[in-house]
Amino acid sequence: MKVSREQVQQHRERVLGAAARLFRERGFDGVSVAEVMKAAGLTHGGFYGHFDSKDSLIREALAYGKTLGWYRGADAQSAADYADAYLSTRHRDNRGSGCPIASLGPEASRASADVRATLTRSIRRQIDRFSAALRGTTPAQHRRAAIAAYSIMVGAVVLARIVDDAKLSDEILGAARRSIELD
Amino acid sequence: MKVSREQVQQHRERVLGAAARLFRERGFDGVSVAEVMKAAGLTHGGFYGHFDSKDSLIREALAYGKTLGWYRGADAQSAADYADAYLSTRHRDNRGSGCPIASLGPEASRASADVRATLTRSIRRQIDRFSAALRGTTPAQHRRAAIAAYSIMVGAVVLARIVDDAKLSDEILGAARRSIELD
DNA sequence: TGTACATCAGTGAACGCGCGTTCACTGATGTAC
DNA sequence: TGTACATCAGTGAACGCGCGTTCACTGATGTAC
Repeated sequence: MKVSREQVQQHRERVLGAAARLFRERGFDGVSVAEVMKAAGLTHGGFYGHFDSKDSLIREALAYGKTLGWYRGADAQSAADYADAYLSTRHRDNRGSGCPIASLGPEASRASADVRATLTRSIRRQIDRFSAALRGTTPAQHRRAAIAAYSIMVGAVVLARIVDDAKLSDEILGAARRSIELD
Repeated sequence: MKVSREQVQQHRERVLGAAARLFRERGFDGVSVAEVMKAAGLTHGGFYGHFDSKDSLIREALAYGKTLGWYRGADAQSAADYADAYLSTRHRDNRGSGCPIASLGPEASRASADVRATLTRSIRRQIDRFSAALRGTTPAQHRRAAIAAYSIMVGAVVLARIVDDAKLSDEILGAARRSIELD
């Protein structure tokens, strides 16, 4: 049946929120359109009233995801607080609300040009933010340290999530936290 | 038709080699059993004579992959040479023969316990090797630096592959190379 | 403000397709004599 | 060493299944009067 305009907008956002969470938890291929719709409390048939295709949902969900979970408000945090949150066990154990690069990076690099462009913009912004917060005597050094810090963060979370030994996984996060030259 | 015993062994290795390459290029879900068999010069029906299931192929291909490409002989290289090769544009541009953690990490962390165990063993070995080669006054510092170096390597390659701007991608690899405290 | 009706968001059955997997068959291999 | 036959690796058609996507239908919304 038809539904009010506010309902339509609310349904669309529920679909995006469910997609953002599920894709990060299980990967793009691990989640069906029907599952996303069910998680949003709707039936699968209505999907194409909101989106052109699954690929289009992927693109929008990646952009929308940044407004969710611990990720939200990250721009307001200091770089050091952000890095600590990123390298926390909480982030490692909650893919659904975490960094899409750490949970979907390699899949995203094989995805459409649009998806890559969205993520490239977000990577560039991250590097710029870190540049401003890091030690180093020249701007070039700041930038190099920012890239290194961001690489450590992404790599450590990827490794910590693969490892099946909790002690080693915690050790990886801890070592990465102490290795980032900021504070 | 039947085939000689040596042929059987050779076919099995061709299937593993094709799987190791294709999975890293396109992800586990991006490659069908039929495509792997075709790449090995066989037809899909024969697959189950060699392997129990696709999941079993994934497990064996990950272990087999380490004997392929620039990756082969990496144990013999110095840690510094290994890091340079890892952070090269050649590695970034050739997923098929590269590090499975960088091309399949997040997918692998969602995979079966067997797959995670295989990769955990290889991560542990990598950390130990780097520990022996890095600066630091105490063994604990060695180990911390090794984990940081490995995290930078994985993170930088993941980021460099997502980014759709060649200049930024090269910059990420270069900054990571210069940030690893070895040589 | 109340009524009549056009609109259209959501429903659920149905579509074609490619997937992982199975199986009857083929014919070269390798063994028994 | 040569012949007869059992074995079994590989072939390709077929299977059920879940996927992304389409569509006729429903009934509440929102507009025209």
